Amino acid sequence: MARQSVSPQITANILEFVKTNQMRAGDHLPCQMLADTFRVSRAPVNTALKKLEQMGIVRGEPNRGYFLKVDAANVDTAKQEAPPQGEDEDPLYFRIAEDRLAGKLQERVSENELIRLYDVARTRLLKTLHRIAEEGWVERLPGNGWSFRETLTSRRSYEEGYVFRAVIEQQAMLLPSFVADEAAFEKARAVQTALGEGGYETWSRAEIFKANNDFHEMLVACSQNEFFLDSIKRINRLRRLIEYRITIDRSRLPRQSAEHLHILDLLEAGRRTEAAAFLYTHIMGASRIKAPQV
Amino acid sequence: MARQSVSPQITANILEFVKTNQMRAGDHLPCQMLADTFRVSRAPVNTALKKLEQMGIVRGEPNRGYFLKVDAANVDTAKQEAPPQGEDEDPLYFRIAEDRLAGKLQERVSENELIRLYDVARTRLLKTLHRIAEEGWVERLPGNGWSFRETLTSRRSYEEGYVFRAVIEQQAMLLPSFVADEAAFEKARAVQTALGEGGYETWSRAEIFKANNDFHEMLVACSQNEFFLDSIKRINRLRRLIEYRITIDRSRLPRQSAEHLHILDLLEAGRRTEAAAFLYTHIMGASRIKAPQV
DNA sequence: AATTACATATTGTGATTATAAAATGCAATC
DNA sequence: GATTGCATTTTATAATCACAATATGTAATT
Repeated sequence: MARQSVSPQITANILEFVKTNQMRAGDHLPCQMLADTFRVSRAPVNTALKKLEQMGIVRGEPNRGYFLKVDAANVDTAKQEAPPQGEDEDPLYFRIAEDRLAGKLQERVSENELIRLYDVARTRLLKTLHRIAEEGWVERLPGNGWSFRETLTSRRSYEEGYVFRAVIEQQAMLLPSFVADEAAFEKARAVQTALGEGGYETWSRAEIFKANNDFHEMLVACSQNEFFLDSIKRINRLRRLIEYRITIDRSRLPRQSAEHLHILDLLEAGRRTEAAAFLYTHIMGASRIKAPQV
Repeated sequence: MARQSVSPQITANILEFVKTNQMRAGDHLPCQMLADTFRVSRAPVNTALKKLEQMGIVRGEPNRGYFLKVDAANVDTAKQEAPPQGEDEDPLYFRIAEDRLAGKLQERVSENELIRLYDVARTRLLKTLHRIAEEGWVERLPGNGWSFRETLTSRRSYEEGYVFRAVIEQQAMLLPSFVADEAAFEKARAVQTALGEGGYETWSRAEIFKANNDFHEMLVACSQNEFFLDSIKRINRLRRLIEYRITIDRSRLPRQSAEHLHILDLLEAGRRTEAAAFLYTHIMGASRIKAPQV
């Protein structure tokens, strides 16, 4: 009966924000600034901050707002006080994904069927279905019902995806409009170094996946062409679905992050063509290694 | 109060189907076949056929079904009996597009606002908004409301689109998986020849636009990679919005179709690399000519 | 054997209402 | 002058229901 709230999402956003900005204990968290950052009003931000106060991560002072209670670096452990928050936002999305990949959902399904199966309101179901449609693995039929596409679930489609990424990312780097973003490079360097120097053993699967995606999307963003960036973001959202089901071969990660750092080296040395060629090989290499496990 | 029906859409589909298959007077139109083609049940197909019977395009015989009454080539004139059918399917979509491009809609809008403005049911509004979201020029905000993006409406974004198309189409043609589809080439040849030999003066703007898009999408389809094809289809859907507002320079069309035919020539002669290079120039050339008019 | 015609079952839309969530204006506080 | 705290307005979701559109099973026809 209650409307789904965005504030849990905002809570997670704040934690991520605090971490990526490496904030320290005592730092102020202005409400309006957070609201603008996450494109919502102050209301849900306040709800989120109250929750974080209960979690012991921030401290609220009357008429002065909220302040960080611990350094961003230590937030991770503090977060574990609220464990069932789990991996992700929309449980329905993952239930549908699971059931589809497990073959429990036929290719064609009707909305009423899904409403009965998952016992959710139609509005919620449609919201999730539309999200999935935007990701491209389901589509509304002209009459009644929806139809799942085999995107990324078939071995062939999976490999096509790698070819697409390799081509797009390489070409993005070769565009005349490509400009290296020094600040972003610096951050990426820090993340990839941390990953290569031990993070590959301790980070969660989601964190590893995110670090990898962030790196590649950062590179494409340098092309200054939103169509290239959008297409990479779209396929990455899709990839998440499949990659989550694959057991990570963590022993491969140090090499991966080393290659990422190598790309940055080449770019900073002005050897863009080489960097682009190496990037292509880097992506296609990952395809060859992972594909058999699908 | 009445639910929106797909049968008008099916009516148009049948007309298009009959034309592209160059059917002749007296040919049978099996109901189930049409239903499968358009991915609906027999019910809306029957509704559409009844409408076409009233329009005098098909003839129904008891227990035998429906038969074409005129050759496909002459259908166009017959169709004019039902004139207000107009250009397109979803009026709401075009009203929103118009108002947005005319600056009548702010960047951020709420659903209720739009419901009041256009006086439609929420369900219908959301359907259209989600369609637009899939095309990429609006997105749902985390809290309330929707936000328009400047995709393709800004001059810069418009040019980025051309770069994206040129790169994707060229690279698609260079993929190892690329296989020329002889049958499709033949059809494309017929269309482009007709366009170049006079069609450029008489065809409607929508027909010209469709012929052009079909050609390029056909080429990308030969790459056998659905990600390349999807990304081109997506950007083309977007392009339609803008190109409709530009006055076509019909004098340029003969050259355009000549270039299309040249690409087919090169491919059939096995000179793929040349064809890909020419394709790239072909697309970027169109950008240079059209862009100033935006 | 394929196709139609018709009867029946199922689906999704539009309309309405109650309510939780989000947006916003403004005085109080730092 | 920026930010908070709170009161008020506005928004979107969930839950229902009636009904037209769509889907489908089956006997009749070719």
